[in-house]
Amino acid sequence: MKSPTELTEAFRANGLKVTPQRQLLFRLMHGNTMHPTADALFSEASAQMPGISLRTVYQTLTDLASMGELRLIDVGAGAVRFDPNVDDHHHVVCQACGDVRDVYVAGSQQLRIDGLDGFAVDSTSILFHGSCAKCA
Amino acid sequence: MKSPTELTEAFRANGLKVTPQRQLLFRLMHGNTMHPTADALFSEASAQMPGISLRTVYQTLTDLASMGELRLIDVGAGAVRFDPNVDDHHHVVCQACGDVRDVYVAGSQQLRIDGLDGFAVDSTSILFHGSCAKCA
DNA sequence: GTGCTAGTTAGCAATCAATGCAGATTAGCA
DNA sequence: TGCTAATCTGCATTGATTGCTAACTAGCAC
Repeated sequence: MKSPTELTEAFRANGLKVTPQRQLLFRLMHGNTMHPTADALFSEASAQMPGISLRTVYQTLTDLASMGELRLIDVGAGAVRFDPNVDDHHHVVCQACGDVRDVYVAGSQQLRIDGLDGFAVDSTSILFHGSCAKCA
Repeated sequence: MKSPTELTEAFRANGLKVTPQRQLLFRLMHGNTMHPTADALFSEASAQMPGISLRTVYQTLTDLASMGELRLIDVGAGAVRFDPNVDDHHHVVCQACGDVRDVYVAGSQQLRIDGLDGFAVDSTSILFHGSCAKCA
């Protein structure tokens, strides 16, 4: 994800306005490696800007995602998580505490897929399940 | 997933009762390659047994899953899907029509994972996104 | 076959994530 | 300084899933 300053430019360039709510969310997401849910981010945002609406959090995250600045990740735990890391990477999830971490995977281009039967593959998501150092 | 007959044995062996509702669901899931949602299965079941409850469908699917007879798959499209194929396999999803197909992947043991940082990996889910032959 | 009892079912309420909607507010340009 | 389209908040709504409970029944004991 771009820096808050660059995002400000990018939003204006797209005809979108840059509000204090959005700026706060830009800051909260920039460099964030926690993979927060919308709700978690709403809590953090509320601490700094009481009265901000959960709706606004969803809206801004959706905007960022459709601009390609965020990736949505679904670890199958109810709520979607947001990842400002848009590099080509994948995730490990701790089955115990739900913690999610970014991992870089080499060799995924060499996977042999059998049974595709006419399917054209655009992208691949790899999710590793396990336990983190704390929960082991 | 075991055959309906074998499941009947297995359920009784676990102290679970074998009801007509469960037998119907055993039959509907056995060999099913559609990856149905609970709701889709409920529709099919209702056609053969009017009055069956969606709650019962969920309950039975959950029981089967916890006995290891079914796998839950989440393609990030709202509802969870159920897969009677419990072999070591993965999935392709058509972004257009939502169709899901089983694929067998060779080479997933050779993936090099960087950034694990103490995480112990138990299992891996690979989801391929693309378009099916019809939607291409 | 008859009864008993633990396990099941149906149906509805409740929860949780996410989106739709509308009136009040405001960023950003002229 | 004003204007207007974009945005915000708050609330209603949707969709998937689970919780709860009274009525029901599979399957064992007799």
